[in-house]
Amino acid sequence: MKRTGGSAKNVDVAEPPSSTEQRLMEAAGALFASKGYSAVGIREIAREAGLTIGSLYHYASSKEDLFLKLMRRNYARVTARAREAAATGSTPAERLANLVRAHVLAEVSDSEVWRLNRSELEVISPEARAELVALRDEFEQIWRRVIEDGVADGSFAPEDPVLARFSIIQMCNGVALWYRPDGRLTLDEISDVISRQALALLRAG
Amino acid sequence: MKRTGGSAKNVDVAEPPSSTEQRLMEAAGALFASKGYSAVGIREIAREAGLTIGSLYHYASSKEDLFLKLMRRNYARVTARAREAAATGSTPAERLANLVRAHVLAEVSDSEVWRLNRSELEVISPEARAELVALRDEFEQIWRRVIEDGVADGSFAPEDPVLARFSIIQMCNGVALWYRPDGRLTLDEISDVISRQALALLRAG
DNA sequence: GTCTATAACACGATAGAC
DNA sequence: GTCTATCGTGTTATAGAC
Repeated sequence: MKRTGGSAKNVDVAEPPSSTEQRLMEAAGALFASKGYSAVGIREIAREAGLTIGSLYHYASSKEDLFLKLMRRNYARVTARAREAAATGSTPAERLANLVRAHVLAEVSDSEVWRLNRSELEVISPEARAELVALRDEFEQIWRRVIEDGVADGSFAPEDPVLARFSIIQMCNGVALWYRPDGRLTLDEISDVISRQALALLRAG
Repeated sequence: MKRTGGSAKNVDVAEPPSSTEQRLMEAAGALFASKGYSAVGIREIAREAGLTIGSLYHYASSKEDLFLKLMRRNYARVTARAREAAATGSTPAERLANLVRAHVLAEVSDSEVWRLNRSELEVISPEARAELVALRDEFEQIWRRVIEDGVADGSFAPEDPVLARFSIIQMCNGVALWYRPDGRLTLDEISDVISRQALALLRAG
C-alpha cells in the first residue's frame, strides 16, 4: 500500500519483490529469531538491510515498533494459513492433520513468531505485549475449535482438551528448534509424523 | 568445594542455606529466565542479589561465566532427577511416565534451563554453547534409552522414536510457558495428564 | 527517503581502597 | 569479601542537511 512511486512509468513489474521495507522486515525477522529481541541492535538490523539507522527510523518509530510491525505481519500470515488449513478436510481428524502440517511448514519460514514468544514478551511494553498475546490467542482459537468439533463428534477423546491443544502446538513449535534442511527427514515427512503424533494424543491422551 | 573458610570457628551451622553465592545464583536465574540473557544487565542482577557490581565479579569472572555457572548447576539438578526417575519403575511405560512427571515438576523450579535454550545459545561464546549443548544431549540420552527399551520389548511403537522423543520433551517444556500456581489444574494433575499424552504418542504416533 | 552527526544514557568490566 | 569510582564502548533515539 501507499507506494506513491514518484516516477512516471507504471510498468507491469507488479510491485518490486524486495522493497526497502520488505528488506528491513526480513533482516529484522532473521536477526530477532536467531538472537532474540534484546540481543539485536538497530545498527545491526540497519546494516543487514542495507540502510543507516536514520533511514530505519523512517519505517518504524522505535525498535519496539519495528518488532511489533514484524510480528503483526507474521501473525497475519500464520493465522491465515491456519484458518485455511482448518477449513480443509471433511472430518475433524483431517482438519487437524492439515492444521499441524501447515503449522510445521509455517514454522520454518515464519519461525520468528514462535521463537519470540517467551522471554521477549517480558521485555517489551505492556501494550505491545497485550497485542501480541491477543494475536496468539486468536491463532490458538482455530485449534480449539477443531479439537472441540472432534470431541463433539466422538473422533477425539482427549483427557483434557486444553492441555492437548497446548501440547500439540508446542510439539509443532519445537520443530523449528532442531530442523535443518539437510537433516534425516524432509519437512514434509516431519510434518506428517507430527500430525499423526497429534492425532494419537487426541485419541487417547 | 574450595571453601577455605579463613575464620577459625568451624561451627556446625552446616553451610548457611542462603549464602551470598546462593542468593546471586537465584537472582540471576530468576532474571535470566524471565527476560532472557541479553536483556538482563549485571547491575540488575547485583541489585537483586543485594550486592554491588564489584562484589558480583568476585563470584564470576564475566556475565557469561555467571550464566554458565548457573546453567551447570541447574542442568546437574534436572539431569539427576531425570536419571532417578528413569530408574524407577519396572516397565518402560512406568519409567517414561516417571520421567515425564519429574521433568514437568522440575520445569517450574528450574525453568531457566529450558527457557534459555533457544536464542540465548546464539549469543554466548562457541565454547560455552558447546558445553551447554553437551549437557542438554546428556539429558536427552536418558529419554532416548527409556524409549529404546520400550521399543525393544514391544510396549512402544512410535513411528519415529527420535521425533517422538523431541515432541515429548517439547511438550513437557511447554508447561513452563503457561503454568500458573493459581491455575485450573495443580502441577501434579498437569504432569499426570502430560505423562499419559506421552504414552499415547509412543504407542501410536 | 536517505544520509551524517550526535545527544543521553546503559553496558560489561576493572582498579584499588578497606 | 565488599565497596566506590571509573574507563571505554555500545545502546536507542533525534536533529537536520540533502
